[in-house]
Order: sequence, then structure tokens, then C-alpha cells
Amino acid sequence: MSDLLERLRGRGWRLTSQRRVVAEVLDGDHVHLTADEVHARAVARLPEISRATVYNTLGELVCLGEVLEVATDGRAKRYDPNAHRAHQHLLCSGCGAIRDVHPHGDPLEALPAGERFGFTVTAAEITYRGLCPDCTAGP
Amino acid sequence: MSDLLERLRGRGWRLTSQRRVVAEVLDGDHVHLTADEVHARAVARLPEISRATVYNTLGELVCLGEVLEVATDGRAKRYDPNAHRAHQHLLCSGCGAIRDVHPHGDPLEALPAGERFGFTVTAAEITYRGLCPDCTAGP
DNA sequence: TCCTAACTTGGACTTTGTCCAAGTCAACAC
DNA sequence: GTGTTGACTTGGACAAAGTCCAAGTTAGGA
Repeated sequence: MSDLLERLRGRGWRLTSQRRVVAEVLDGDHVHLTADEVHARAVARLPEISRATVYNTLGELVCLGEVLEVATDGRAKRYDPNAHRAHQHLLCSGCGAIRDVHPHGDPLEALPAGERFGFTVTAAEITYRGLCPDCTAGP
Repeated sequence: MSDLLERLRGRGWRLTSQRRVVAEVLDGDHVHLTADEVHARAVARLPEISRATVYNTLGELVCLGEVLEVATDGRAKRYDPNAHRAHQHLLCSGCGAIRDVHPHGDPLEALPAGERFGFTVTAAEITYRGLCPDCTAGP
């Protein structure tokens, strides 16, 4: 994650302890935390960090393209640090678990010109839904 | 839309004027209203209808499978009455316009077994993003 | 070491949605 | 038609998620 911090410094960011902690919390694979979860984990490392700063920092990371915002349900947005490799999401309807997945092919190609209504289409987000092994097994 | 009302009566619904108005507001193609928008339009026809009733009715319609809940952004959920023909959504990043679209092929097939993590995958929701003709033209 | 613009803070505020007790009414039985 | 009853509706309080702002703090260059 220190390469992320370096990239941010290169873009003129001031490296405060708060930003460092938010970046650390978001490190890892298959990480999809809500803003409140990020705040809770950040507080464990830096007790005085405020919710406003967490929201600010997440928003900035999203603007810079370092973190993706994922809105899989109508509830809180989730933040996905795996922004540098294109991927989609697989969501368990039972327990809410989320995995990053990589379907083959380009989903944009499945949308014929006649279905584009004159739009310039640039991206496709796919949410696969199902039950994870634990939830499939039963209650 | 009266066939919808008939279906609901067949399922034991009491046909109140409030439910009738909500069903009427949701009639049409490419309709993707938020709960508040549904409420605003319902009030225009039935001034005393309450927010709670609109939320209740929308929730019931979703449970019955007559209306789809769409969460394209992290903001308010939208309600899509076109629940009886499978489709995906195309969203303008500029103005927020939404169209129903029909990509070809089955999106589930693009997800190889090795990317399913043992999940039983049952559905895929796709949100295409881009700019509509008006927003492409310029500001 | 000092200075200053950038950053952080806590709290007030907004938006979106849920819950509840009390009042109302659609549909059925007669 | 009339009465009955349980399902439905209402308004307001509440909760969750997120935004905004004035005042205080600080990273990093001079």
C-alpha cells in the first residue's frame, strides 16, 4: 500500500496520519468496506479520526481513481481498493459476502447498437447474485 | 395497468385508492422513479396519501415481483415496473437518464466456474454507463 | 524555525427510509 | 343496505448514511 501513498504524494497530497490510516485500512484483496466500517477500523489505529475525514478521504481516493465505489444494494456504499484491475462483483444474497470476479469477454460487446439509444457507452458494471457455499448448505 | 390491479386482487390485496394511485404512477416504459418521486406524483392525484403508504406499497410490489428495485447509484432506490421482461439498464453519467436495454446472450455464461468461488450463481445485473445524446453534444 | 494553505474536527443538517399507535375503510356475511 | 372486522393508512418520531461548515491544527516549503 505504500506505493499508493507514494502515488498520492506525487499528486500533491499532504500525507497526514489520517490519510495514511484510511489507506492502510483499505489494503488487501476482496476488501469491500462501508464508510462506517472504514471509520471503525481507522479509529482502532487512530482514535481521534473523525467521520468527516474518512468521508473526505474516501471521496478523494474515488476521484483519483485509486478506489472504486460499489453500490450493490440500496444501503451504504462500499469502497473497493482493487481499482487497477478491471473486475466485477459476486454477491451472496444470504450473508452479503462479496468477491471480486473476472468474467471473460467484454460485456460492452453484448449491447447491440440498436439498444444504445444514441448513448456513448463507456463502461459496464455487473453484479452477479447467488448463494455462497455456507449459505447454500442451509440455515 | 388494470391487469396489474387484477393480479393483485387475485392475490388477496385490498384495492384501496392509495394502492391504485401508486400502481398508476408506475405505469409506462422506461419508468425509474425514486420513492419520493412516486410520492410526489401520487400526491398530485390523491393529496392526502402519505409517504409511509407509498413506501409500504412499493415494498409489497417488489415482494410480489411486480416491480423491480434498481440501485444504480448510492442514492435513492428506483422502482421499475417493467418486471416481466428481463432487461438491464443504461445510465447517463451526465444527467442521470435511465433506459431499459436488452443485451444479447446470457451474462451468467461469461462467469467461468473457476471464478464462482463455490457460489450458486442465479442472476446478473448489468449497469451500462455512458453519455446520452444530449450530454454527448456538450454542456 | 516560521508561515500558510491545506487538512481535520465536531456538530448541525439533509436525505432516505423504517416503525408505530391510533384511526379508517374494503370486502365479506347477512 | 347494514354491520363487522382485520387489513390498510396516517403522521410523526426515529434511524442510518452522508454532506456541510466555521474554527482549530499541521505538513511541508521558504
